[in-house]
Amino acid sequence: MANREGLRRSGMREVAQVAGVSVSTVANVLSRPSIVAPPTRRRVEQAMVAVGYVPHGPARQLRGLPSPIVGSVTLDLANPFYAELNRGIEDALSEAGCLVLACSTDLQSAKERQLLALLQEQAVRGIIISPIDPDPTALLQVSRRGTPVILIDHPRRQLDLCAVAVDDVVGGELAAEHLLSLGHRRIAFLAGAIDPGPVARRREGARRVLAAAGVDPADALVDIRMSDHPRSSVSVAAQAVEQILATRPALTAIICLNDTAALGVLEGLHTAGVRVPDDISVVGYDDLHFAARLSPALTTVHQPKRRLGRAAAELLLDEEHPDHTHREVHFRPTLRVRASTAPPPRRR
Amino acid sequence: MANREGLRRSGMREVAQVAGVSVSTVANVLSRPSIVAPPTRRRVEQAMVAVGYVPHGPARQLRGLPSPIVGSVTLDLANPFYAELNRGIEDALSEAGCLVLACSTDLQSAKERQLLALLQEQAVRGIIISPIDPDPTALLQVSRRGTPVILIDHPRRQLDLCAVAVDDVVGGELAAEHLLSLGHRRIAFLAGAIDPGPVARRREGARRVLAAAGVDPADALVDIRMSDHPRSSVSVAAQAVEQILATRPALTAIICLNDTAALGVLEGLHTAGVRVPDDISVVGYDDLHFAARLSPALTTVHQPKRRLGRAAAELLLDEEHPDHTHREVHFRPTLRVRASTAPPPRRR
DNA sequence: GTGAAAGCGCTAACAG
DNA sequence: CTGTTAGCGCTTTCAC
Repeated sequence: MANREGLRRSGMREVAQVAGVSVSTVANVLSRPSIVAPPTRRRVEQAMVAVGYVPHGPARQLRGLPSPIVGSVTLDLANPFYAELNRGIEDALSEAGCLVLACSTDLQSAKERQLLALLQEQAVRGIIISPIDPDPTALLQVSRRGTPVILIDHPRRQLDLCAVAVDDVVGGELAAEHLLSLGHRRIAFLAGAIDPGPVARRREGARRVLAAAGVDPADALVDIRMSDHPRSSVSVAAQAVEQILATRPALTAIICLNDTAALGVLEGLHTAGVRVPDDISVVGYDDLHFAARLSPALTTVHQPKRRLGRAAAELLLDEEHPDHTHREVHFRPTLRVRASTAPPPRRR
Repeated sequence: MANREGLRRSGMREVAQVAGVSVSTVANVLSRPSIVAPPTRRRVEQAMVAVGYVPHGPARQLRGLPSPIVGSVTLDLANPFYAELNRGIEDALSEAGCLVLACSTDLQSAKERQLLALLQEQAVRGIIISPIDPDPTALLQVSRRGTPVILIDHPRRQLDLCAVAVDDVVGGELAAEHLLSLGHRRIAFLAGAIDPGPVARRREGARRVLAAAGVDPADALVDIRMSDHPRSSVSVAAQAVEQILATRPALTAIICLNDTAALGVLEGLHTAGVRVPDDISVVGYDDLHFAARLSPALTTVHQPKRRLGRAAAELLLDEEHPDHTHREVHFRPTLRVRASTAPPPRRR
């Protein structure tokens, strides 16, 4: 009946009292059970369940132990790409008993800064970030102050940070090469109003391929920007299509910034009565689970989303290690050719 | 040049020293700026930026201030339904300066228990959970020990907890009613191997509707279970279809546990050469962004995912309030009739 | 208005 | 093996 557990939290003191030992013995049972005499240990363990003891994480942290919490800062955690990424992070972290604090910036540098500050205050174990702000000084500062930072899909340059990335330039090249080899010479590159690094690099990749093939990119690659309303990017894309069709009738292919946008594009083309791929080819990016099941099945550039997250988390956990050196892990995107791309129509 | 900021973390002590005041004055500047003389305050504020002061959250918590971190425990954070839910939670929390710690249980009660323990240790502000374990005692205990718990899609019964839910029985009814009114009398209910509460309730709803219409559910509603491999539920569903077609040729409609499974079902039917909705009708659940863009566009039951998360977070934040009383917020799912359902074929 | 002091729950020497 | 002690960084009375 000594079981008073259930009402409020009790600490090591109560445990010690019930077990008739000192707090440090309780502490020993927790962190170095082997040095405690088995009978004592048992007594303490019983006392712990009797009072319903739950260790207090923040107090431990105050004593200098690392927090099990890792911050993940992405553009939008509801975006399937980042949801998968976060899952990869979680998978790797959970093996180490760590947890993911998932945050969205909605493409706003201000929010990003705010989140970095908050995470720093929480003294998280580290931060995995897909930055929107091209200026890395804030990140470097966070890192210098003792919170490890892992970059996702951001040029590392000479930065003194770890990074993981899928090569976006290659991704853009793959998409453009494919269309080029099919015979397309008037290609739209559909992006958002705000252009995060990865999208810009894909465009650059596409441009390079065209130039290398002797096609003038300024002429062959038409840049189209959607108004950014992240909540419903697919309907925005559908609208964008109307505009494309109206102003650029000569276009024979569209490269979309991601599969979600491609979804909207397919819909827009469908309602406009334009056939895919017969009249216009469409290429997505990310290879989300639904891409292969659309009709037509979407040709897209695959990214290893979970593995990316996993790699980031592993790098972060490795920062603990005394002889850790910052490094970069690279992945290559791969083209998944499906049914949404074909040679351009004969008559333009 | 006194600016030593950048190397390691510095605390209130350094700030106090640089500003030539005591720690308590620094503390006052932070928590009650008004009682500090303006010149002093300015001096302190300058000192804070000079040393690059970052408050230490855990230490504050130790002094009894609430943590800004809220745990969200779902079946899988990469599942678009839960990703949207988490985003709703994040939206509401961010307005209060709080953050979401997102966790996945993968339908395993053991993981759930483990996560609850971890979150409790972190002394989070509260926990929002979509429980897989039907036994609520662990949750009640967490709550009694001082960590507020908000239930998602879990029967509250007389439990002394807040809850938010979309009425799953109604959802099942809507789906079944729709098919029934189209003339279907042999309907498959496709679920996973593990049957979380929400799915069980949808099946129950479907059953009720059939019974109420004078159709024997034991006969008209065929229960089909997929092997649970959460990572690729869509391909599993595609496989399940083969089996359905082989063993139950008389079926004219399939209700899927969610849209992702429906994706696989559509694919499976397509490869099997079965036309949707001409030969078989398909109904999904959740109304994910891609549902309306499939072909045929998916008839499905819509759930207000973000609002659900928002409501949960708001209830949680309200638990702070001294005169808070536990309550339940309900949402009604709605049927979205699209192109994947039609009357059954004449000849069976 | 400002500072001194106590202590949140825990860990880590160090003594016994 | 076990207990004593001294803080970790911060908030909060309570004197000055």
